[in-house]
Amino acid sequence: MSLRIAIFDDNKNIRQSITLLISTNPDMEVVGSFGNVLNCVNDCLKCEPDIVLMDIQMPGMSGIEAVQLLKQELPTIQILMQTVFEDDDRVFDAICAGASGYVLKDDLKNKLIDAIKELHFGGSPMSPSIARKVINKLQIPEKISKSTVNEYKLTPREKEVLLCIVNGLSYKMVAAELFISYETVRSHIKKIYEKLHVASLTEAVAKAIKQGIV
Amino acid sequence: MSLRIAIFDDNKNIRQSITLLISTNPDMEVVGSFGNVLNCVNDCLKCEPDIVLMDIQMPGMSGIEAVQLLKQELPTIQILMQTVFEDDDRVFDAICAGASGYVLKDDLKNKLIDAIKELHFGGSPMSPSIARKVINKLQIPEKISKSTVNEYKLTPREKEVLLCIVNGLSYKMVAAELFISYETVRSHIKKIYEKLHVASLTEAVAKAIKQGIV
DNA sequence: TAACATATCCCCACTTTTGGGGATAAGAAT
DNA sequence: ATTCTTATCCCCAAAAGTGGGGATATGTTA
Repeated sequence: MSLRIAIFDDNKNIRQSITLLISTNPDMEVVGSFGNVLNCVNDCLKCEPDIVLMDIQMPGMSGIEAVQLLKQELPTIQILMQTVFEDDDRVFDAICAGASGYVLKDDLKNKLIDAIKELHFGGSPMSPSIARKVINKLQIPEKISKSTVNEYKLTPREKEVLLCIVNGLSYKMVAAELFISYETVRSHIKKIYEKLHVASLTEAVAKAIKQGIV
Repeated sequence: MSLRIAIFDDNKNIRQSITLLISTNPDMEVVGSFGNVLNCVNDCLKCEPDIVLMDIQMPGMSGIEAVQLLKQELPTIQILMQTVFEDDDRVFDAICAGASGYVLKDDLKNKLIDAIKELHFGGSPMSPSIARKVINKLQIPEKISKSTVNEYKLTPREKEVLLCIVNGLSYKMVAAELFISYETVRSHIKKIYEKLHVASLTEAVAKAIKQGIV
């Protein structure tokens, strides 16, 4: 059975050349070709593609929004983005929205067929430079959480108490959970407030989660 | 000036064959070759590599921990991981720890030189299947935050109130901030509790942050 | 040994939050 | 025209949290 492919691109010439390119491959067929994404969900419901080629820049609704919609309604569809520039944020947004891979338009002739095959095989084709950007984004939250964890110097017990609080337990419940008295919980909380420079449970919870302390 | 490369791999044969492979390229030179990572930071301080090839599985300390240490002490070093298997979690951990790229040991002969070049050029070489796994990990938090934001159907006003609470304001302060009465704040909070299925400020704050509502 | 950190517990008075009602007005949806 | 949603406000009594004091015991460090 051949791979069913749908194309979304506002440039008719590009759609045609992609269609031509794909038609040279016996294992693939173009089942739809659309110049806008306004009805992308319905379009895909009709032509039932396995893989969607989506231009990142589309008139009306952006390709990124379209990805989000498509993935929501038809989560099994694999989406391959195409773009002219390697634009950090747009690429990242597209991937977050549910795109599985990436090709530059310059490379279409050389890499499109391979990219489609890789996508179908469970991979995510993307240029190394895009991969680096994705990785960079991924590493930011890790850096925050790992570097600041010990800045506050909470003791193990204080972390336990804080974790309980973050999980929604009241002082009483924390006391029961940790087999200590209500007053001991209070003592720990007081220390936590000092160390975190906060003055209420809500602030402590917010800081604990945002800074990755728990 | 040629690229300075250090190798960390517990298998001597592999180190030798990598050295041989690299020596065929005039733009690269192996400046260090080590069978363990116990002194990796000192080793790298001495031989000053631009790029480190690190086996993900090392005796004593794992390659992942080594990556973390190296990146902490020598953040400019680019690290290329090598592994036998495409192990989701380990790969992901290595990348979070600071690795910039990835090659399978099977592919060394074909891809190592290219991978090193790409790494140095600012890219992140990795197989499409690894890229997919990285993307998958990346999409998890996004999916939670983007898909559940509207699930709770908080009104704009309720979101404002919740945001204030998350920022550590008390009911009184929220009232002052939003120019409404204390009782109105309470009404909103009650509604928020219902919609979020929580019963305390701390739970609301935790849920709001974790689910990306604010 | 003395100073320090951790973990445990206690009291009082005060503030804040919570649960349970209820009410009004403006605007959107049926 | 009526229902629904949103946003606003009110009261009371109970529960929970906060601030500012203490105290004791067990270790570790200097």
